[in-house]
Amino acid sequence: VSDPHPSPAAVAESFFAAADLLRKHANTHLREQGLTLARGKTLSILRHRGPLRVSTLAGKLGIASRSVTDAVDALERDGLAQRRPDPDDRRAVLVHLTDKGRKLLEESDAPRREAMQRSFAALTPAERAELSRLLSKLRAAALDTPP
Amino acid sequence: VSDPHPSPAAVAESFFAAADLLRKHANTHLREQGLTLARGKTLSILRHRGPLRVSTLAGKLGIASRSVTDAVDALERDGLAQRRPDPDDRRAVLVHLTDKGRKLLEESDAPRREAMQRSFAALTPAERAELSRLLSKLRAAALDTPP
DNA sequence: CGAATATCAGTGACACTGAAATTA
DNA sequence: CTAATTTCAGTGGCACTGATATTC
Repeated sequence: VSDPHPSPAAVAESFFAAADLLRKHANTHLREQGLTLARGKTLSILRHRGPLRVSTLAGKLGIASRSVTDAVDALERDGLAQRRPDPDDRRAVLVHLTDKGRKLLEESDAPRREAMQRSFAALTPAERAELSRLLSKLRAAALDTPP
Repeated sequence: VSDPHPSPAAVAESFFAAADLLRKHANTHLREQGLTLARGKTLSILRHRGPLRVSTLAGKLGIASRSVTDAVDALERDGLAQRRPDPDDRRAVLVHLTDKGRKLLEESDAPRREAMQRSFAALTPAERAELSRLLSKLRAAALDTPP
């Protein structure tokens, strides 16, 4: 069975190991659709929040604005997103999801859910709920304790 | 409170979000010691397993041999590891941890544990045990279901 | 004027595949 | 000869800081 009193460091280690593994799985499945986790996340945010400024997008993604410039460059190169001037502020651009991007996102949704379903199917619904609860607790604590 | 029936996709999302955040925290603290997660993990494996071949190290790290070459290059450049010929197989090299590497690893251990302590302190010992159990279940399932 | 916005320039850490050299 | 081991060459994804032009 498991250690009844795992140290924080030990839990952290399991946590990162599991995250790496699941991420690798998710990435594999996404890659078949021509996506990556970061790209998928960006497109997904754009779908849910509509056209966004680079800086807003950076905030949602938790990365620097400069990095978003590169990311949007790549998405634009592949025709998945498009920059358009913000009509209300000539300093800003709004990043739009293109039809192609929207379509790709929809097509990748089912396989992505399937992949996650496979990985998380090992847990019972109750365990998933408990995991979810623990994760949000962790996340809140981490946000409360800036590095 | 939380959703009593989170979908696998939703749990996956929280999972990756939490992992990103914790990783960022851990990285910040490690960086103060001149380390990164990947470098720390490599050194840690070398400490526990002794001198290893590049291919063995690649297996433990879960990455391609070629990537280990680069990683060891960097560690060797910083004097934390050292390549030596394998006396039993002239094709192979053994990657050794240097005294400097060992020392750095020891010095970084306390702050790393502290950082994880801070993050995971939000969970009770029972919750940590439960999380640990769920993680190993997830990990086992993922290993059983190759992408 | 100072503040906000996005981009340019340069860099770093980390991973990959495929081909080559050496040795078992 | 075949297989194993490591390295070389080239590339890709993703992120960073600092400086700059434009606009609010």
